[in-house]
Amino acid sequence: MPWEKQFRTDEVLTKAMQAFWARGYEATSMQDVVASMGINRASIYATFGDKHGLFIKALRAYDERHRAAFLERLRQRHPGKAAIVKAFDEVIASALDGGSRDGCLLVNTALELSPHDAAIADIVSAGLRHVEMFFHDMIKTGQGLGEIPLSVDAERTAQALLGLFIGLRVLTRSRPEKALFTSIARQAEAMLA
Amino acid sequence: MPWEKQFRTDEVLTKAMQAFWARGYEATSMQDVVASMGINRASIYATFGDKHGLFIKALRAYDERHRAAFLERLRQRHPGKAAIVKAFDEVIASALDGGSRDGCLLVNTALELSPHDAAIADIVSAGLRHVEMFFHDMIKTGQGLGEIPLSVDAERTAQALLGLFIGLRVLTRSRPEKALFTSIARQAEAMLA
DNA sequence: CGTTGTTTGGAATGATCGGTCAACACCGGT
DNA sequence: ACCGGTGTTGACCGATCATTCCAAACAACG
Repeated sequence: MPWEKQFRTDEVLTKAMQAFWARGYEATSMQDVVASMGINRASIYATFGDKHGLFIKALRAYDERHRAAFLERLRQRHPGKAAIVKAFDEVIASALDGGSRDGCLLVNTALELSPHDAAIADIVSAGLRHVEMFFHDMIKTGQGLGEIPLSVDAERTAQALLGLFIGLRVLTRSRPEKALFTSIARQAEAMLA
Repeated sequence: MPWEKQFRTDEVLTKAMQAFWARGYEATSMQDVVASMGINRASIYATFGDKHGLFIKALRAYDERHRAAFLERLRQRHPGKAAIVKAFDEVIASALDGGSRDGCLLVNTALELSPHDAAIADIVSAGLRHVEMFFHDMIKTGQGLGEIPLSVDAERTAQALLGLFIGLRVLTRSRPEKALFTSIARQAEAMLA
């Protein structure tokens, strides 16, 4: 076994993910990716395959390290109603504070590539379904704790919350206005009463 | 003044709009646009300027002919609560019937280009604001007609409806499931009671 | 019927696209 | 010390990108 890799695979994959996250798949050239990742062009192809393969790996990495980690943290720290409210509040806070206008890579990709690429559509669809399941579980948990009335339909409300959450993600990228975000967050909370 | 144009400007612009609508700005090459519009390459540049200029004109055309026309029709035929409900229902119906997965060009563009292109962001932002104003006006109208309780906050609810509406548009492109759409439409209606 | 100004097709522009290659650098085993 | 194989490298590929140019085709006017 001669010689190991000179770079950390997950580290450079994160760089690629950030590049795609900021600009989208089509608008990000391999030249951009090479510059972002900081390793040689051919090393990228050797390690991750072509652009499409690299994007899929980057998308999976986002799904694990951002979407899944984000939801899991909320699930453990504030199980029940607060997890849902916090989900909206934290997205809003990061959009207003840092001014990061990248939104959510899953949502961005849903619009750009899902209709034309089945493999990517599967990853996006599964990611969004996990968000929906998160809302569903937290509603059920909240009902068990007595925070959320039993009259709330967990399935339907989770689906509506998903719609509202995605809408919020789009607006953080196109109309970053605090009043807009506040109205959406309040509506999300109102759905749980 | 010898010779008039051989093509109808607004007619070929519609073709360009449809091309961008289906695939997005970056993924649509000028080659694709030339094929879609059916006129000569040089005529496109002479009439509409470069790709960016053409896209802006196509986006404006969408805003007038689809977004504005759609809302105006609803406003006149079903003023009040029904206009809002119909807005959601018609989007859902067209997504399920024709199976058109193009969504809304304004929303698609909001994600793809708004963060990186100020001129385009302005058009998108204005279009979305008109949708919000439509919801706002129809809530007020519905309250005047006694269809919607006065306890509903017109401004905040209009903003939340915008978020939900955008979420619906994203989901029609990435997870076209009837149950999802129904939950969102019901939630929209519930916000008005 | 020729002049005039526009549209047209097609070819050609340089730049950039995604992707590949042979040569070199490096290490563990012998 | 040397070899087998892997990682790295920068140069390089044809294809496609947006855009421009040119000469032929054309319709209205004098």
